[in-house]
Amino acid sequence: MALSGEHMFGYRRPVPRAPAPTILHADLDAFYASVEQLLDPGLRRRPIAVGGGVVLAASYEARAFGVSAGMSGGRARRLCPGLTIVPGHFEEYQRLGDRVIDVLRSFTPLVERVSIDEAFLDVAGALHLFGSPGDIATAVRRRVHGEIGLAISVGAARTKHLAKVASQVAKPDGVIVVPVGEEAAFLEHLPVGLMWGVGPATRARLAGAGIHSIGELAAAPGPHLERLLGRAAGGKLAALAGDVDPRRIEVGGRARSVGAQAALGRRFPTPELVRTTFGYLADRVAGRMRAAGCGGRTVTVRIRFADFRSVTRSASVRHAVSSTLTLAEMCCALAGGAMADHPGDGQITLLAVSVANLVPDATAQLELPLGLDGGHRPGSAHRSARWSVDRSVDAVRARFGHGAVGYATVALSDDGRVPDAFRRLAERRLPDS
DNA sequence: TCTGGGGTCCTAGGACCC
DNA sequence: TCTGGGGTCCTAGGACCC
Repeated sequence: MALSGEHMFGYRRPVPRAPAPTILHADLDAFYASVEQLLDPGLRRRPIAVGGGVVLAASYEARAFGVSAGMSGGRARRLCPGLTIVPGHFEEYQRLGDRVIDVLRSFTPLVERVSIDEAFLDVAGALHLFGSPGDIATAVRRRVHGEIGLAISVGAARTKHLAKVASQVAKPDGVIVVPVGEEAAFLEHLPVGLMWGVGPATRARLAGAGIHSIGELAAAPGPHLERLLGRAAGGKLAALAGDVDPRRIEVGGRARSVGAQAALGRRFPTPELVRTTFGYLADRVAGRMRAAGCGGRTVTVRIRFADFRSVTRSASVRHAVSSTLTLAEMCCALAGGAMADHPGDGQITLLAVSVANLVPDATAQLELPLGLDGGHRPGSAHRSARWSVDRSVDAVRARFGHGAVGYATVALSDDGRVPDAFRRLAERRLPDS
């Protein structure tokens, strides 16, 4: 190791480094649609959507017609008669998204992946190698474009929140650096909806108070804001304004809950429908937990009714659950109670289950039975029978693929359903055991 | 024109404990 | 008997994110 003069004198001179906007937010543009245009040159510069019954993503050309994610395919076609709808190459999205993240990691190990197509980076330690944050942002964009063929927008600022706002403003295919000290000027005339955490409901509330821009929001008195946005709002504003952001880059984050849901169209919740649907959902969720060697202590079901209201019911148990059958039974019991509390026209449109309080523990597979139905507690023979069934199913799947065995999904209408590959894209990694 | 799927976090009230 | 405060966990709902 070479000794510098500083080390020889036994102290390290403090480095008076000016604060730099070293947090980057990199966000691929119209990711799914761009991948399709990359794979099939015939789709380039044309309005396309990925999906089927429902639009999962739209190219910028399609967005110009008002097509957006979440919209039904029929409506999208009416808005944009020339629209091409493609089913989607979900495995390619995962593969290309991973390659982009690899490019980011070549600049710094401090990469926090937020989703399939976006990530935060802290490049404070990379400046001496690659230049200024702006240089790095530009290099990222050039490499992702050159090596993978996708457009990516990058924002650089002093905090995660502000970097994210910057990348959104930079879209499509751009870069924005917000110099330290110029945060307020950058934000002043931007709409409040660009703030992280300000969605339709909050935006409407703020508009009612005459607040439309972030500048107007910043100028509003604190107590007034707290009434409008809740107590957490102050911290958000401070982070946005470029003050110290408590949220650091988190590498390798793990999910705190696991869930699955199924849209049903409008259906009457017959015991058969409820049982088969929760069988399918519990199978997905419990299978993921067992694969990760964890279980969960809190089970929540959600039911959405035809009028779009929804109710949730949850229950916590002492011993974590990871058996498909046990989870399915809990779901049915909770859902039964929820529906009894909510008489309406009776039709439902969605069932969902989520498991939280995850316990990374292989013995979670030996969870105790629940007894939601009044203390019925089968003995250990039942328990081990369930464990054996799960083990067998997991083993068959490991050898022959997920579709080889398991719950039929006949209850779910085929046309509205999205492919399992799409579901997998959105899944966060569970805690390792 | 009613809307796919997987997540996170906040709030508020209540139970319970010390 | 009534008074007080703090902490933790649970539940339900809501808003928001990609």
